[in-house]
Amino acid sequence: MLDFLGDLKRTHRCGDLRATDAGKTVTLMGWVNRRRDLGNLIFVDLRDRAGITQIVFDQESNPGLHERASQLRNEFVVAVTGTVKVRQSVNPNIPTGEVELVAAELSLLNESKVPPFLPTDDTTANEELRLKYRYLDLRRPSLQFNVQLRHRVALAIRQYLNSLGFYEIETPFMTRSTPEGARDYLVPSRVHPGEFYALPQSPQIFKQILMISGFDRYFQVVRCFRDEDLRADRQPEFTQIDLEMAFPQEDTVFEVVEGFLRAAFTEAGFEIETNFPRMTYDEAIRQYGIDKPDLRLPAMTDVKAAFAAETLETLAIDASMPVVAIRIPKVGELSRKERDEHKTLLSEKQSKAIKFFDDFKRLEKSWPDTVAKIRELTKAEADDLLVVVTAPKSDAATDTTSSPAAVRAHNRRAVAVLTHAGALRLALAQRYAERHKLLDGKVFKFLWVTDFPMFEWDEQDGRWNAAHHPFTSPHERDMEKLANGFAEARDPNSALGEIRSRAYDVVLNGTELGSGSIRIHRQDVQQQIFAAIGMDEEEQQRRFGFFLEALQYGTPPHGGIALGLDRIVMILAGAPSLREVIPFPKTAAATDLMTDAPTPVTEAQLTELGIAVKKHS
RNA sequence: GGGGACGUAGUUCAGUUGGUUAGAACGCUGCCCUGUCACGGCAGAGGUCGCGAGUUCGAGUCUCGUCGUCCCCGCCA
Repeated sequence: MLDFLGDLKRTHRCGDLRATDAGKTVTLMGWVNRRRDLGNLIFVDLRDRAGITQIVFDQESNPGLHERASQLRNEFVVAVTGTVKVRQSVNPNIPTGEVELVAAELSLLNESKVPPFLPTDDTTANEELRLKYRYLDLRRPSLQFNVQLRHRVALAIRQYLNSLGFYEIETPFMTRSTPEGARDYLVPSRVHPGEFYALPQSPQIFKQILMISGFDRYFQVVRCFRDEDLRADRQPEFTQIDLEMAFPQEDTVFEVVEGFLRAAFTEAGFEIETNFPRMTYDEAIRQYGIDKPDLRLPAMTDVKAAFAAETLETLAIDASMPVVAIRIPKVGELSRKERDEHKTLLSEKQSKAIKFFDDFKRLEKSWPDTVAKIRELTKAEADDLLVVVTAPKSDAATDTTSSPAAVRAHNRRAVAVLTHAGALRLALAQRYAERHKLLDGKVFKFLWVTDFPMFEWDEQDGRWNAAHHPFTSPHERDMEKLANGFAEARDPNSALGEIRSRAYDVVLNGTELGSGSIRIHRQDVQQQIFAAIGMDEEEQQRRFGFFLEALQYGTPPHGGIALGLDRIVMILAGAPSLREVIPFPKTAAATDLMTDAPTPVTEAQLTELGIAVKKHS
């Protein structure tokens, strides 16, 4: 029989009581975490979000109560009133371990079916089951902690931004589709059959319009939606800390972001140094072969100087391409088999484009001077793994004319060698992580990557695309390269590829936390950018006419950034997947195993929306 | 869109070259137990081997298809 709550009130939470509370009469409410029935003595661990307190029921002192306690099972909800007592045997594993509650009254507020798994952190239940019974999974202390941490981090960021004069302003979820990059989630309109709203991939245009509207400093903790395939660190809906400011320099944005990141990390108990190092995109590619370098690992080293010309020739290395050394510390001796497996770390495309040398003992026999020089340049210790990455000599490579197009094609190949080397560097670092231990522990290496390319060549569509987004301001010094924009929109060797933008990423340990830019505030520049990505006047007006018009009414220079809150919390919590920091996440197939969304809808709903569904054959 | 791993009791897993009655641990139920804290002891219940075809005298095991979960590539301005 269940009891009513009546006017019973909770006086403490299950994590509150200490030895100093001994003698008090208290009432706790929570879930039965575990019951240990010793016969005439029953212990119940009562759990709520704050912790666990041991309750004792003694047959001798209260037979009726003891009888009721023997009916308790896992996850039953109870209220217990009793006296706090210092325990005779302390449990050092829990904060309340010095005391227990000697029960005087017990109310059974609700029963529970036998749960499919117990909500403890050592549960072995697989994720599919945990997602189906998400409400049980969320009772686990680690998820309770992650959700709480997320709250605290978001609050710290809000407080920090508020203190700098930022307003939190909401923007619409049902907005206009501006397909560019990711696919939109669409919402059909009943009032306008056949027309659709789109859920925002980010509030980009609205936040720029808020700057035009004179709000000066805006932020929002906001949900964004992208209909793309998922990964462990990618969900279809995710939360950004989105901000925008009027009249900023890059420095102004960096200062704000570093400030709130410090506030967020402090909230999670980590002190971080601000004034993050900065690096241009070109430097990042040259030294790390990637636009989001993991600074916990050594950079790559240019070791071309270590090779005599005839050595490059003998080894069939393309001397016009980069020759870089990857150093992975403390790997020690490797067997032939282990070295052979390094090849499998590369994709087919990568294997074709590069040639690498990882057997230094063998190299040393034939070219001792070269190897000595490489060791010197890379400052390698004896037990460090060194891998030299080069481009193989090919017929195409020897044919170098000096036309701008040929130079650009050559440069693109050189960048490819560096990025493949960068990928190999990360794969090797992962593989030997247990030996060098550089990826362990709570080490936070932040940096800003700046001066990204304005455009990148889209192989698939055969045209230039905005690398960040088309509202990013190019560098003033590169403006003239935009002159022939529209004419060159489909030329991979156009000067468009050389234009650098005022875009920046904040990177932590090889993960992109956020991305932003100083925006275009002039209508004429905005139109040039649209043209360069192949949009003619008509298309510009059709898709962005409202925005091009807004830009003409006194738009201040402005810029901002958006950071992934989920990823930040994931890192702070040390979680392996975003699903551990999002209360109700979706599966890799973008379904919700608890509600079973998405589902078909009724014919009536579809009819009202003017939608006919095509069945897949 | 492509590749890989997995799917057996409520849960996590084992299950030999295809062969009689599919096992273990935890959980669950009952009994015993006054200082446990992963309590302990004894007994017991519990199975559409994801689903569907096929091969075979015989399929948890082999083949094909399908569904689901996870990871990766493509994709994610």
